Amino acid sequence: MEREGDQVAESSQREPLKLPLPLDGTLRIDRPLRADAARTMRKILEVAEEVLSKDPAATLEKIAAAAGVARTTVYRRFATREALIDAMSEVAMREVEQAIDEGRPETAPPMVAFHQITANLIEIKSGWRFTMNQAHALHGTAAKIHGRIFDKCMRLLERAQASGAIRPEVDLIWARSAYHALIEQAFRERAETGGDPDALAERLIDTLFNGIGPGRPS
Amino acid sequence: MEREGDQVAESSQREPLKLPLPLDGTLRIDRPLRADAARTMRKILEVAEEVLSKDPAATLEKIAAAAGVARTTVYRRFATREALIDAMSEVAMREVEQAIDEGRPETAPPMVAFHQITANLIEIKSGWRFTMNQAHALHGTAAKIHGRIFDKCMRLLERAQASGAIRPEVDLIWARSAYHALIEQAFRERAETGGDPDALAERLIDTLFNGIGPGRPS
DNA sequence: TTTATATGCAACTATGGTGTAGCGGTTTCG
DNA sequence: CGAAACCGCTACACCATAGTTGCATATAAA
Repeated sequence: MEREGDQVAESSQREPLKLPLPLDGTLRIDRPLRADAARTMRKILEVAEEVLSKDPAATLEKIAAAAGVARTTVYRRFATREALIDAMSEVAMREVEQAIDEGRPETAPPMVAFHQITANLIEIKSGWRFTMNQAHALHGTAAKIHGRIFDKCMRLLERAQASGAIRPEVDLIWARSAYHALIEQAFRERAETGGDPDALAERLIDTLFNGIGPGRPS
Repeated sequence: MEREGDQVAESSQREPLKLPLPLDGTLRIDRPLRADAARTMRKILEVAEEVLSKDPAATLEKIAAAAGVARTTVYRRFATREALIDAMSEVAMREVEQAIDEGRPETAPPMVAFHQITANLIEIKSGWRFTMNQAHALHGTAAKIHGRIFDKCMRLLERAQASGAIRPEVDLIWARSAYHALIEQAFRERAETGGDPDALAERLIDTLFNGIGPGRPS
């Protein structure tokens, strides 16, 4: 089993998923995975995020190669391409939700939570770009988590508005969209040029809340 | 030649392209097109933007159907799928450049130009989303126009900063990215829910320049 | 009306990606 | 160590899409 494809760079400090997951889709796990198998499955999911976020139409061949694995091995765990994508989306959504929860959006001061969450989101692997852009096509658990994420985001925005951190007349739906768009952009930038998540988060929050203009007459 | 597929809604008030274009790619135009042929070609390009921005992997069959045209007719004008996409990108870039130029970015007061350009961009058909997202893969003329667009955008931002409309410490590259991300978002919203371009532009500019927060101590 | 150009349609080839199956060697784990 | 699980590899069937060709019909233009 020695093989040395064009693997994607190793990762990751956030230590995301502990397989076996309670994944319910059309996965091919009869019973507990052996250690090496679990490792391989993790790697595939991880790499799929990365590859698909760069090229949403990437073939399984490419994904497998990037994971340093034979194409048929992918099929050994995931019945179809769609099953892989579903599983991957679920993992990505889990990571995003965790990044949000760790920012204590319900209890911490809104702006503190915003900083923390933004930095967390920028830090996690860029994979969720693919998932998020397909938000409309999420199935099963991933869709549910996505719904929760949306709600949590809205509640945080409401808290911020109630505390005066967001002007009363601002449409929170739009605010959320704008936030999402800016995060996306920060991602792209980090993917290309690297950079410190905290610094990027700082700048993003500053832009979103204070704008790039000289300030309004209040 | 009567045919009634699932055409895309008719358009458009901006009256964009006047074929025959000085397109230089691998198009299949020997000599001047007949009136109906030019019409068909316009329609195909127009519809391709729309369809591909929703589904970047859409087949030529889908595009042709949306244009109310047989698949083979597409091949009659464009040698390959790629040739169609290139031509489409070129058209989209032309439209965007025109939308910018009409805002007089070099001469009008910066904020006036910003409003005008933003409204113009939101108003034009949503097709350029596909093209802009593939900016890295632009060939030939489209790439050149894209470069010009980038430059014009940066110059406008510099003028705005020089005039005090943008704080001196703001990184203009980031400002440009943020602007782009917000435009993208405004597009999506308009595509889904409709809405007045001017109002959307107003809100976008307000968010970008003043933020959603209560204002900073200046 | 006449001619050249366009279009729809059907039929075809070629290619590439998806998904399956089995064999032989390798790794985990009891 | 030994059984079971895992993985790489080869070979295959299948299907969707790209791209081509020829012909009959329809339309623009002179």
